[in-house]
Amino acid sequence: MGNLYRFVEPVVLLLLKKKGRSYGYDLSGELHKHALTDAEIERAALYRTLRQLEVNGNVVSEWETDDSGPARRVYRLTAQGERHLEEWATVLEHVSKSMNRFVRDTKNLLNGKTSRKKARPA
Amino acid sequence: MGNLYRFVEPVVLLLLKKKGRSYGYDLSGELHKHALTDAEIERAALYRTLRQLEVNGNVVSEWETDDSGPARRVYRLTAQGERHLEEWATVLEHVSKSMNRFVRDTKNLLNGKTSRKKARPA
DNA sequence: GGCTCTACGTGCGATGTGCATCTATTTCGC
DNA sequence: GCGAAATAGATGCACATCGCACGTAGAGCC
Repeated sequence: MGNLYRFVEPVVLLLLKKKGRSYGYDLSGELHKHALTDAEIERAALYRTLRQLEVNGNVVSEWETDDSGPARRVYRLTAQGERHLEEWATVLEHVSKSMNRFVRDTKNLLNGKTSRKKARPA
Repeated sequence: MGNLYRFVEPVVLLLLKKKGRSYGYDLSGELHKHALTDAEIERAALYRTLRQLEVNGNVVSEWETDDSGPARRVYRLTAQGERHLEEWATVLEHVSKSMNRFVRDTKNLLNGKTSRKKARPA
């Protein structure tokens, strides 16, 4: 898995795939809707993640000055970025299953269950 | 959630609950069976996590010199540690669901699906 | 002209991580 | 009986990461 980045990276990749193209300030308003934890995602973390994704060739950016307001650095996924998103999905699918197992095991232990399933008593 | 510790903390709590009492070197051999990611869990991280758990009152330890071999620092959960484990289960259940949603969304996007479900073509 | 909103960042101290290393005791091979 | 390996716990340090604060700048508003 390498680094966690508080799972900012995969969410950014997904959002970029979904929107086609976008920029930091815009993404920051939608990140929480797809976030994997309820921890707030810092703007600083977002900007740094985007730059890192570009350094690694997963996205490319260009300045957009046409519209109103300050210039925007607009990002879009590269082909490699799409593969990277797919890899994240594979990894997170695996982690999700592990977490489910953890939750099941924990609940069984804390409720003092044996291995058989049984309806909860009133 | 606070800190992630590469998810060492919750796994240690679960193992301690399961085994009743144990010590670092013993736990290190079983951690990978319950680990949430396939990243190797460093011994250093384990020892430091155990100490941190004790500082926060989630476990208590005592030296055991009776048996063969070098002295062992044997840990067991406190009542607070059990609650902490339960909290972890709640958090991870939530994260697991978020990850599942992420995986579903990603696969739909990458396969170019619309919203309807459909059997895979051969 | 000043205030607010949009937009992109950086600086820096605090914390966390990985790798290597250290100490000490016991057991095993021979 | 002696050295090697296993058991057991822990630290040192360089480096990465994180959160918070701060900095810069253009556009629109009144």
